[in-house]
Amino acid sequence: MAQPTVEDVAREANVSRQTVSNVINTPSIVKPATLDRVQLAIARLGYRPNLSARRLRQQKSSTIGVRLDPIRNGISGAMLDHFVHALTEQADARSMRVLLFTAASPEDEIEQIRSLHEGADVDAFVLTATAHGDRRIAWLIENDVPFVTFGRPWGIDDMDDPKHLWVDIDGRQGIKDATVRLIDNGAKRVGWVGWPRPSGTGDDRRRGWEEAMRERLGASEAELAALSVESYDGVSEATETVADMLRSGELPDALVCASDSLALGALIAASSAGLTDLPIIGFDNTPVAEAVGLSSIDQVLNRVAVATFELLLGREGNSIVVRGPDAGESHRLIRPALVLRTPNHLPLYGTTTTQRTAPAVRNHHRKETS
Amino acid sequence: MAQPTVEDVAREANVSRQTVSNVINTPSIVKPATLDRVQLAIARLGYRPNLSARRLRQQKSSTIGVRLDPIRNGISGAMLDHFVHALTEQADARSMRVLLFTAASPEDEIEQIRSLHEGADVDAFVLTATAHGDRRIAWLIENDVPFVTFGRPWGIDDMDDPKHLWVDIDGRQGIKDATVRLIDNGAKRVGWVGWPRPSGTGDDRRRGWEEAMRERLGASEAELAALSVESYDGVSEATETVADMLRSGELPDALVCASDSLALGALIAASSAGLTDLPIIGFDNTPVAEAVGLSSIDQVLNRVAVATFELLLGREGNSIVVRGPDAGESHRLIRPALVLRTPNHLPLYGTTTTQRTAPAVRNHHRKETS
DNA sequence: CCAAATAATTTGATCGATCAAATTCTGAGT
DNA sequence: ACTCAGAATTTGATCGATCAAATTATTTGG
Repeated sequence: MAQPTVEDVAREANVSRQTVSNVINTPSIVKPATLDRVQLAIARLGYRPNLSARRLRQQKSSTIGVRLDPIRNGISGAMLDHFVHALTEQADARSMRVLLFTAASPEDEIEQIRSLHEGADVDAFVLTATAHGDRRIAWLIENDVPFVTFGRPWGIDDMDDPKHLWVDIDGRQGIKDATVRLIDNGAKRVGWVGWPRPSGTGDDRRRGWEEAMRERLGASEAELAALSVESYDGVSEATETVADMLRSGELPDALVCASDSLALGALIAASSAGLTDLPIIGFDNTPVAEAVGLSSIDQVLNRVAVATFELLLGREGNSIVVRGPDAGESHRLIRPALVLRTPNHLPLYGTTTTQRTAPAVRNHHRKETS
Repeated sequence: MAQPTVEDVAREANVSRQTVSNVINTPSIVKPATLDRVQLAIARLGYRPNLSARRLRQQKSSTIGVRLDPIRNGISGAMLDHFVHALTEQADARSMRVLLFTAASPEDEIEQIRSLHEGADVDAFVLTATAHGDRRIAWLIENDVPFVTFGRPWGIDDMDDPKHLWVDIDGRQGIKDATVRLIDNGAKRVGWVGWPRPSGTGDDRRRGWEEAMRERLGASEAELAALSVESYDGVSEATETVADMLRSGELPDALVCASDSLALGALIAASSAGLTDLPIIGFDNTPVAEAVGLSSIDQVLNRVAVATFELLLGREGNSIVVRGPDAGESHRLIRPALVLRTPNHLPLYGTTTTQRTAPAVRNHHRKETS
């Protein structure tokens, strides 16, 4: 069962094969009667372009390469799944697609990138988990390969580099918004649970908390120091750190956390200390946050994906090309959204008022019999 | 900067272009001296095959299509991320690759499948979240498109259909293993927390619990009924259901749960009831299970991915083709692995003995400054 | 009506790799 | 030295779509 080609359609519609191509790609230059005739033949034959042929002829693959990070990254790991999904949707809307690859090391990743690029299989890459001095980025820039990173480089010399396109979540603004909300709701001692410094992202988010506390409560440096703790990004680590904080007597009346892992740890520690009504806000809006009723800051990954494509495609918006130094916008900060959940979703606090929700209709490996 | 072609290599090595192709694809038919000369030219020029050209000529894409499910599926959602990663690794090992697509509905999914198949962009599909009477599968079989499902169809008429290839986790065996382990560790009243019946997967897993209880403890039907509860797959739902169970006086001395969501809910209920040492085992080995120290049954998704490719490639193992009715193995059950975690990882229980673990080195959007 | 300009369509060629048949080379046997 | 068979290499062609130039058809203005 071979697929029909442009030649088959041309024969059926009694036109040239190039007219078939014109009907599909530049229909405005085709006479209406001819257009109708060809479209009818396309429908009758069920014709679809062979995409490998198109890619070969057009010298572009319309494909974005994304590495699927193998590291099970605690409860935040699902975020990449969500981001990849958003990218895939946005690619589809632009007649493009996402190709996944894996790599065992940074060197392997560069090799995979080279292979995909030189095999004409990928036009551009979207990178995550970036770092200052990242070798991948140096290679991509040196070899004129289009790319966007999700995340800022945080170095003095590379944040404004127009060759390094990046999209990031404005964590400072998101945490500031959350802190302001808690203060507007009556909190007077909002605590901060963050990662050990220095951390580009972590410190940026902490700045949001500091700004809100200073602007809204006139908090002093000493007060800020007393209300903040640092923990590695694990639930048990955060539980221990926040438990220490709560035992120390410097009781916060709300907590803002740099991640949902920290927030879950804080929730467990607060519950164990009997502080069952302590408002806690995390960051990432992971499935766990949703499952246990944690308020959290959502990364609005769909908007990140849109911005990623807008940067990649540049002003003209129709094709991926290497960006010149003055080719327009290179960086985009996205303001995240605060998702509030009500305390009566928190059975940890001993409440018994839960509504029965709809059954989970799907699990990727579960089936329902009809 | 155009990439070198076979013609360039041929000119450099003073051979024909077909000899260049032979060196790459069937090196055993090339004379050693010629082989060396061509390989040297390939290396000097940095030549790589153009994969669109290869696909067009070979009439195969070497690509597997996978739909990325958009539904945030509670704490189990990260499993698809992990499965896609395993598939991508196995594809890479076979010089194949995984192409993602999204779809807004089952009808849209069939249309995307059709488009990818007819555009010669995907040779075969891997489907998840399957159901008896699934329209996707009917379409794929009718149109002779190769596919494998991760999950059994569970219908009387389709479980053994050789045209419907499937790989699944042996949930019955996994739960049986977990229950046996708890019994061997001294439990006499192992409780079951499962999903409402009927559910193909859920009932299969429950059977494992029943068998272990009967064979090892001689449990009666009445005892089994008294020790089992059903809950929708959500943390708060499970918490409520297990709390009721624990209040009813039929105290289990251990719990086996159909999923990690149910297990987390059970953990919260047990903690609230002061049963801080109640052994609980979940299913899926999600990041949450790991984060809070839950024992869980791991789906060994890498082995699922291997099996998926073995079924797709069939006995010859070199190319994807539609399977004939007697073309060999069509189904594969994979025995999952029990992952035990020690109770001292559970700060929920008020223990204070936690080791400080290594810092979380990566989050997909976090950067480290050097 | 004719000529020029524009619109519409067609023809020639290309993209880069591999299939398949033809040709050349090499070694062994007589 | 010659012949034959098998190995090695080359040549002709193909895959299916689109680029780009050439040709044809149509419209407009004098």
